[in-house]
Amino acid sequence: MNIYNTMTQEKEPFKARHPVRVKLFVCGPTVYDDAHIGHARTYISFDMVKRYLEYKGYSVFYLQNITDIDDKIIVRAEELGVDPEKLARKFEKRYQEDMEKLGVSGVNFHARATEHLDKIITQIQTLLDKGFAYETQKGVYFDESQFPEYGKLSRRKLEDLNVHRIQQDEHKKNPGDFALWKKRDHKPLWDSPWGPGRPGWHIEDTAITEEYFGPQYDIHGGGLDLIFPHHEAEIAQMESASGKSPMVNFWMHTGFLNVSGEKMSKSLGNFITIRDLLENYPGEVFRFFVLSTHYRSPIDFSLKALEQSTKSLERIKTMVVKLQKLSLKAPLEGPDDVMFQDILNEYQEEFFQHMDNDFNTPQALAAVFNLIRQLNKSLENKNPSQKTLNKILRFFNDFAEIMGFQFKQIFTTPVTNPDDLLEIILDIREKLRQKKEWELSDEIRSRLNNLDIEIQD
RNA sequence: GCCAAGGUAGCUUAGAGGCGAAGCGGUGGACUGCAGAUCCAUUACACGUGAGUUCAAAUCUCACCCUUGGCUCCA
Repeated sequence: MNIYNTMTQEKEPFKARHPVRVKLFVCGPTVYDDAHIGHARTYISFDMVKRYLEYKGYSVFYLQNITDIDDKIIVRAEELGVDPEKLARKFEKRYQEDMEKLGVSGVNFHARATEHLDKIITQIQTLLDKGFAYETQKGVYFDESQFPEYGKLSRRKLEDLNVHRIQQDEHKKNPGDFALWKKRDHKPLWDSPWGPGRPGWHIEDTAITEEYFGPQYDIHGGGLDLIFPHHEAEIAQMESASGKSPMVNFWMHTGFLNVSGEKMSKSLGNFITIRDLLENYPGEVFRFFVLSTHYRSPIDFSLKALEQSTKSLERIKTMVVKLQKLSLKAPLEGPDDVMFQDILNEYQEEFFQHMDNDFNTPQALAAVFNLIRQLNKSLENKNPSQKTLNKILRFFNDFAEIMGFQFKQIFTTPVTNPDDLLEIILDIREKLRQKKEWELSDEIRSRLNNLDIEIQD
């Protein structure tokens, strides 16, 4: 299995640090507002990655942070006149609900920044002790000049960095030095050896990953926009603190989601939250939409594209229902089995080849559609046995499991309301009786009788 | 300016030296009491432009055009 590594800009054979265990960390949301469909794209993608790694036999520990202390939260809380912690908890809960509806279930543990202050402080202290950080009257800063490899992920040189967009802080040694600890005199704040304040943005992730994974682990993921400066800062912090390199073996980044060709932003008025989306479309459809583009490519959101996804997904489900129905009454063995087995083998193999190639879900989906077409063609005049049908269904189950679709329930979902059904039957029987179709109306009565439903005319 | 991702059929997406690919859509058939599902054909001269390398280029090289994003808030 190959995975594209942002660090090397190449697909590399995936090898976990442990024979069967994989440690996966993905940057989580800042919970100051509802998550948008760009977040959904990223988290669906990594959910698929986790599912596929597990299918390949790995035991994956998928860890995600929740940024529940941050300027945006503080500002929003002040605007609304509410407690920042309550605000963060509220949007964290809404985030979890959104993820559930999208079928994103792979995260094993969510770590809140505010619950890891001890670890954050310890890590900052280590950086100070080793000379990678310094204290000013405003806070504690990472000293970029002590980490010459800064920029290795984003391929930037320190001297190229255009820093005049941010306000200069004359207390910092270099303009690019970033805050590890920000001193504050009003809430929310936490005690630290450098006085009360709160952690900088980048430090929570490395504190959390060190806590659960140690200084080195397998995969770190996030959106493309986090490469610089966030992930660059994480590398600088962790590799300096531990003296071990690399912090992670594989850096994976998801492409952006655009809306009708433009970046999604509040000012453009094309900002779509997951909740807005789910009012009109099932999570599964959005999931299909996301997975029909490669995770690293930009994806363009539009209602038309969602309609297409709805129909494409329908085609797959139709096939699964067809196979399930056939398998109920198929013979145990048959002469056409070899042929169906060959079809299955061919496209199944193709499917996994594409998944092994840096999670190429669009190509893997194409293999599934090819399988469907071949099966439909063959089913016109050939009959597979139950055994073969079940093998095919098993593949579709694996497929659903990897992609996070819910095909299994197609047959087990109970009919909405039996009384409604009965009413339809009785209405039709009444019409038959009016037409004096006694034979059919009697058949309905007797068959309902067999089900212990008695009709009294 | 620097960094990055792109431009592939009507639309949405894969591919990355040699079989013109998947879905959706359009058109015409087959099947069908009607509808749906499905199948076949077609849409089809698919690869931004111009050169170059090669027996062979959508794919490699160079130049250029266009789109989007990032450059210390960002999934």
